[in-house]
Amino acid sequence: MSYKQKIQTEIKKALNGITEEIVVEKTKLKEHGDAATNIAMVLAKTQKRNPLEIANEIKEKLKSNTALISKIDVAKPGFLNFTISDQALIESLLEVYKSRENYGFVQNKLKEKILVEYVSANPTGDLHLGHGRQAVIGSCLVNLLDKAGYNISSEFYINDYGEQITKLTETSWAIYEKLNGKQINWSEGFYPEEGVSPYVEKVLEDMKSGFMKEELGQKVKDLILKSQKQLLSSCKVEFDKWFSETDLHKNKVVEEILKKLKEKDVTYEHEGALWFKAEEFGDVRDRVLIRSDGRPTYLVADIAYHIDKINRGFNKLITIWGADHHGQEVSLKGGLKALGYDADKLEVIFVQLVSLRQHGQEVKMSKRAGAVITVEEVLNEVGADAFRYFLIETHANNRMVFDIDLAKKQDKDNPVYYIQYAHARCCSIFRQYKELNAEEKFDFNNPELLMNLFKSNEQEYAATKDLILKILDFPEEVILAAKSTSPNRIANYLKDLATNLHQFYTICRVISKDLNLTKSRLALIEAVKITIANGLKILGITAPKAM
RNA sequence: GCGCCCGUAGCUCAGUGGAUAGAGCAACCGCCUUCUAAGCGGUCGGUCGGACGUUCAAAUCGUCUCGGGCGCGCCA
Repeated sequence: MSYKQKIQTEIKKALNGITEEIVVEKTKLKEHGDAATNIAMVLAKTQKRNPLEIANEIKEKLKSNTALISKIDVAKPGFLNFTISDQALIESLLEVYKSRENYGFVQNKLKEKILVEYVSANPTGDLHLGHGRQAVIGSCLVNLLDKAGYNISSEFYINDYGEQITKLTETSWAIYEKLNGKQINWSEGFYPEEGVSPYVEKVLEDMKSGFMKEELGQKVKDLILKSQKQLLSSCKVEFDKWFSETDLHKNKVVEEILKKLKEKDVTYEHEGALWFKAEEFGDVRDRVLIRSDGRPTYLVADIAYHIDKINRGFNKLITIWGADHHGQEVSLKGGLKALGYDADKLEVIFVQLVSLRQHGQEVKMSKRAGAVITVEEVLNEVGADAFRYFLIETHANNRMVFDIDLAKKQDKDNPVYYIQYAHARCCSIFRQYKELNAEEKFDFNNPELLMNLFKSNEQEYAATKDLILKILDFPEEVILAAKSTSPNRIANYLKDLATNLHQFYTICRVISKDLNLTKSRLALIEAVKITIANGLKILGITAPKAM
């Protein structure tokens, strides 16, 4: 139990029988103590009393609990400000050593089974930076939800059926013919030549003569898919399952869904096509399910795929799409609703677009102009750690600018190193200590020893306490980030923690002649190290022992 | 026209209805004979796009408005 929860419990006890939620939060200013609650102001309304009066009553009831709270103040409109006792801080800190590599993570698995689907790029070319952002956000979210106790699975939906594959096949064949010296009039319906060409050339190396057009297309698709998989894997984006759209058609799942939609009477025929009455389910217009030439649209397959997910036992579906797909959400949810499924089980996260800045200039990404910045280019330039950090730092809802020059820098300007350096610093202190005290080993899990942390001057005391409080924020931060599906919060938390560590390091010398103080500070450093490492684990960024 | 997202320091971005809105970068000034200066401290920088409302309390919630991005295909 965190110190905040302990205070909460105590207040609840003091005010027995109240139904209002008691919020205890960290304070921003030192003058306000370590934690505060607004409960007196909340109660003032229902009880029609002066909040200061209520606050003072609560203060009287709690002030004897010195083991937890060393000081209580009542402030202005009706805040109760608490200063946490040193003893309580140490007790909380012990949790870090008990849990170690699981510190901050929820131990008891929740029942909820969540499936996160992300990237799901077409196997028709290179992944661009937008995919990269979705990939990083998705994989961090998967890690985060997993650590927050959910049963989590991840999937990449392969659009390997229908139009795109036909287009890819035609494009590949055209490239093949061009290589054989034939004159090609490049069709509007083709994919950009420079994106597909390298794959075609590679495939042709192993092809025996006399192959069919479709065979070439399949091979090119397989190669593109394989390279996407390798590329994603190289920046630690892994999936539990690669789900093929073709299987959905082969296994008659799409057919089945169509049949059910017809049975529910939410379809009609118009101009030779089969339409879904999407407008009845909140869409701006009705949508085509089967084109007049008999080919199904992506929408049917999408509905079928999401229903298949629910039928596989997931209680919650998270689907990550690029922001340019937001118009599809209502149609898809409409399809689920039409078939009697709870559309609220599906949460679509839209990742806004990424632009790139290079040499101080914004590079506009445009597929048409062929100015596509690929994941591979950027990844090769900046490395996996910086790639992930830069793409996770900004909330998905926000458009972002990827500053490639900054990400490339191997120096202090690059924020990813700031966090990693904090971890390396911790490791370095231990190396130093071991050199001086080869045989000396001790148990961190020792409250008496840890109390030495507070035997210091005022400035040191403040830095020590700030650092401890920041470490103790981590478990709550994980839960809040998970609940709001905001893995970027973890990046921001780690930046703050690193700051606290660097400040502490500057003010408090760890290794000194005072052995007890040294040991207690080493224990604190150990706790920082554990917390940073655990946070970086969620982000899929390495925690270097030395830099 | 309708819908979704965004608008916070010169730039990039944080900020679960709380108290005096933060960080990094850029600019300027300091700090290494002791654990990594990839660090720390300081200065400069803001009508949180605007208006009205709800509230003891609003960057945060609501309505309206201005600005930007995206979407509204028998494309995906």
